[in-house]
Amino acid sequence: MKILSVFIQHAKANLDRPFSYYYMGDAHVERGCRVIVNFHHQTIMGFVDAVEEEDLQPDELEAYYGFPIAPIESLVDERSLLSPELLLTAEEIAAYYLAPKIAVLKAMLPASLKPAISSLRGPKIAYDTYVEAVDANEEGLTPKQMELLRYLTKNGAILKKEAGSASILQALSEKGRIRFFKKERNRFVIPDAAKENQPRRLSKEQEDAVSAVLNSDKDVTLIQGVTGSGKTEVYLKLTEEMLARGKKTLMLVPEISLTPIMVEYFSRRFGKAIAILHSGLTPAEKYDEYRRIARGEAMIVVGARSAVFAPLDQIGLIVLDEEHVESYKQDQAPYYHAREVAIMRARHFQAKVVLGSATPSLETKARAEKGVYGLAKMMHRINERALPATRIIDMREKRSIDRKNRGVFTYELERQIQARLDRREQVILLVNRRGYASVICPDCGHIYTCPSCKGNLTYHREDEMLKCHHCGYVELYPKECPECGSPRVQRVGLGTERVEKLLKEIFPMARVGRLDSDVAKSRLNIPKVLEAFRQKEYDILVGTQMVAKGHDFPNVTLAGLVSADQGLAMQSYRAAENTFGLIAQTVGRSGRGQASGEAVIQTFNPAHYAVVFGAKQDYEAFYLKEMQQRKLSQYPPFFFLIAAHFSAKEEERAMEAALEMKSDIEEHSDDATIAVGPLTPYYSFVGGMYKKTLLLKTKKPNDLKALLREISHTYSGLGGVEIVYDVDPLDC
DNA sequence: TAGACCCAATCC
DNA sequence: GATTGGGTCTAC
Repeated sequence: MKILSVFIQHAKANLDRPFSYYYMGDAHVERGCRVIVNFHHQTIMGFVDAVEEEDLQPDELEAYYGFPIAPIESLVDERSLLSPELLLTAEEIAAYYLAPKIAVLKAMLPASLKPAISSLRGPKIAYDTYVEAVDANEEGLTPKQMELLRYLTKNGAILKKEAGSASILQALSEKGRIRFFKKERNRFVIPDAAKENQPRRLSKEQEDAVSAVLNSDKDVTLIQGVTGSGKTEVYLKLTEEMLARGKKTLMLVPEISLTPIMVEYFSRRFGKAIAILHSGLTPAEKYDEYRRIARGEAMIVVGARSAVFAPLDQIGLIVLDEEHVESYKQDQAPYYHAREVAIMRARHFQAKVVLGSATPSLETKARAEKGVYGLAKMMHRINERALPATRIIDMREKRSIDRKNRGVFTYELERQIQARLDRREQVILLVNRRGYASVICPDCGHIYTCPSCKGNLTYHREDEMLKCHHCGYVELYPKECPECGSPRVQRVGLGTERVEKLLKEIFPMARVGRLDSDVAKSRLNIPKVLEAFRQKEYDILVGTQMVAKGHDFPNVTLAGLVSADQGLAMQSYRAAENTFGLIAQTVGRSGRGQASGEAVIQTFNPAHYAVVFGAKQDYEAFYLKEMQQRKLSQYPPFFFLIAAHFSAKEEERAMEAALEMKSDIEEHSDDATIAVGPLTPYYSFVGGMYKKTLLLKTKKPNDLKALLREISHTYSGLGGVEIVYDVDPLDC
């Protein structure tokens, strides 16, 4: 018999260990197969982690192992779902991110292959039935039958449904002249793109970047290239180089909306050997693409975050474009970051990782500066066009604000938009929709922050209080500004819809388009809106960061950021970094065509370094300043973060467990780790469970993880407290 | 004192 | 995640 070590489908910390089952049959089973098992009186899916041959009978098992062992109910897969390399990657992710192994596997696999009983109800492989000739002998055939047989003999296999009359097919089949066979059908087809005849000549800078990647002794290279410097061409050249070596390329983009354009670049250059993998595909399409890649039919895979798990072998290159974008981080367990997974996988293949960005994340930039990563800079725009002239508009100047529009637009921005409308040029307006209703003083720009942890305070309507989601601090809604004594307090929080509505009021003749995550709920809308804007069906496009990335609109001569403060007011250690990035992106959208561009940044904080350096596109200055801040406040890249999320039915239970962990850590980690909290998260009561978070800052992440692995079961066992870890969180 | 209800321990 | 079984509460 075979003894199988099986991980159970439930992704919970206390079930994150193998359970043993036996299998008496003759069929092949290996690590990586799914099996159906009875686990605690229920039929569920399991994932085989190990197989061992034992010369035992079922009735001997209990005596031998010390606990009873049940047989599996049935086998699901004949072969491992994952390559040894991906199985290893799963192990590494589970270890690095302190995540249940089954959670990692679920994140890696498409719906139909996930280790969950529901996967059996996922899309099935689709087949087409074909017909082909097997015997050209025409004896005893009617003329009609003869006609079809001759056609098939000459042309080879065709689709059965295109072969005409069913009775003729039936007759020919019965006489043994033709046969039917099934072939898998791909439900996803990449749109055709005209093939480029010859690759473009690279600029000196592009050449240098290519050779920096190829000739570096480092596995990872940061390509820090200003917008318009031609990074994509570098990715293409590197891919070409890898293809020449028989190696495959994994090309990651931060958002689904950016895949079509990237796919177009790649298919123009390399033709058909491309697959797409992202959550915008239907489950069936995704399943087909996944298997197509696994069969080795794709040399290049383009996709968003989850595409980092593409079942590619022979990987030579993994590219993360716009490396700094937060969507590369998964926002639920196993909370992985595609960059770290890419680096793990590249190591398995001795492949190169390229991180591309105009404004790299501080972590990446710091590693490049330290020489952990290679660094290639591309400082010139390909068309040598100067960066747009950028204006910071101070919204504290009351007379500059158009009060009719509730203070959303300044006269300056209105004037600039009007000028573009008059000249039939286009405008992009960015609204940072992810900001919450935070509170600032409209007279001096003071942002209300928490006195104990420096987090930004959030206005709560139900009890008219300002609260810190970080540490639970509360204060009364202020009557006057503590900085300048102004009696006015302003709640900041405007979404794209509101801006769109106001624009239509101010410029009744303008055609206004909107693109944000609501519009993008239907994925088809994204290319639709972008294409309509490109075709000048809109004069103004309002949107979130989504419109700020990667797209090239030659007719846009004005880019505006409606409020830079929303980003700054975000309660996150990355608030300044995100704001800087958003401003830099905004400025980069303007003036990409013939006419030169301008950019307008509206803000209550015109002197904030993120705003000043963002408007100047001075990344290096921002980097130095922000590094100082991070060092002072003990955040990455100087400290590693792990957020321990506690949840329990009673608030005190979660609190107690968090406090207990805090004291244990302070006791055991000889000052290498600082525990902040317990904090009350923004959503502090979800699904009947109270949430608390302990933020751990450490210099020795591996020691801390080892400690957490050792001690965390002691709290979760106690009183039904559940702990989930977010390693390297972005939002603390 | 049977049945309802709750909770947490356990799962191979 | 879901079942089980032991404990307690409750109504007759």
